[in-house]
Amino acid sequence: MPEGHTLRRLALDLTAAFAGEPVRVGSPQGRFAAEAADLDGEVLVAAESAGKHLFLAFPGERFVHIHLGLIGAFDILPLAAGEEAPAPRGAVRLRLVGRRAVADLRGATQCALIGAERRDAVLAGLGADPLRPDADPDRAWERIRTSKRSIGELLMDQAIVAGVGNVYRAEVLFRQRLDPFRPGTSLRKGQWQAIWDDLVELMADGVRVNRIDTVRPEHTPEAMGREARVDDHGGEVYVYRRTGQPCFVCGAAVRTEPMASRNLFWCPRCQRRWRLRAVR
DNA sequence: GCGCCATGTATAG
DNA sequence: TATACCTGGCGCA
Repeated sequence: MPEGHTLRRLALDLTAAFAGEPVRVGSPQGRFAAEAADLDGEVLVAAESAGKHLFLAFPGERFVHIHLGLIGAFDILPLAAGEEAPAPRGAVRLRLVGRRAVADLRGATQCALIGAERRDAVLAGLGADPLRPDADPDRAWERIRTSKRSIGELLMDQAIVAGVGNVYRAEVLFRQRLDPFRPGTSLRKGQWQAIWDDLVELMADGVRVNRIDTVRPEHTPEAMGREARVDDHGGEVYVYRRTGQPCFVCGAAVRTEPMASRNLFWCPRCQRRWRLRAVR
């Protein structure tokens, strides 16, 4: 269940494990069998990520375009020298086997063999990616400052900001003390810049530790003498999935409400309603 | 063992 | 707005 940091981590790990040498490409499940047969035995040039998209580059401007969706996973298993790859478990749509590792793709919403044109079209449709040094946050700002949609929705729009998902959305708005319901038109440039700078830092950190950690040093379990968070996500967060629990900063109960068909989480006190503050 | 939900998106209606 | 995708972790029996 990936946000942009997961895909960048995956691209780095896949490149390290397979790039530069021929790979066996297969589709044990069968749904990618014809394409896999075309690529089987070819050299994997590199794996790259953009937003939540992943591209496996093969010679001749051919790319495997992968999107994990909500439940997809691409697992990399190291192989000892001469070790056989294990039998596939479950519905493996795509399997890569190299000398040093085997990687299995399951549950992805997208797995297709495409050309450079299609790849460029996907890239062109993506907004500013905080993980890319060449990202253009000013272009995202133009979209945001002229939109009546809420900042909580805008951050999830991949055509505006690429790679941010439900966890980073909730956490960055908490860290910036911004009401998720504020329309884009109500934000000031400096507030957007602060969101962007924070995302750049948080997501780069997410790639390093392969986890979403957003809690500042002064609010860690050790610093506050509180229980560490224990769940399948692992990372320490302020509001994500903490409905009803006390905010680490002010003690108010964390709230949740659907926004853009996803559960939004926020602290009603730290992220005070912008309308109330704007009263003349 | 079963049902539910979830870091997401595309497509049908 | 609803549903397909079809995995994995959790709570509960």
